[in-house]
Amino acid sequence: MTQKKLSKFEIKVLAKVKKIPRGKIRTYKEIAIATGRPKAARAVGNALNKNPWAPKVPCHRVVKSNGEIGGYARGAKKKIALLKKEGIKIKRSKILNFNKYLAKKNLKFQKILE
DNA sequence: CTATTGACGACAT
DNA sequence: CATGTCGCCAATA
Repeated sequence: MTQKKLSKFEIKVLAKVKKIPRGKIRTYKEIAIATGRPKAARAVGNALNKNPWAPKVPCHRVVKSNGEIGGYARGAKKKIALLKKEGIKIKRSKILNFNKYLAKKNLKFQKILE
């Protein structure tokens, strides 16, 4: 299936993810908010799963909002390995100091992360 | 158009 | 803290 054009939504998502600097992470939710659909975290993950520009986008830097790693097209283990390699500390599939990586804005449920 | 699905989120128990 | 349930969104069949 030659898909030359991507949906507007996918373009946005991939663009955001592509900008994530090395050693930093973002949540699906944050990306969803950045794309203008705060509740479309699922759709964000969906877009990344298709992963049109595979190596161009650091998809492994996108994680769940509860501190878990989430999924990865090539296996969650691979994702964890990559993150650790970038200096992210992970314990039992959970990100340590996860709170620290979050944008301090719009986190009303930050208490669950303490 | 409807139904199904999926790298998710939030809340209840 | 673990599990279950519902909700939300976009892509695909």
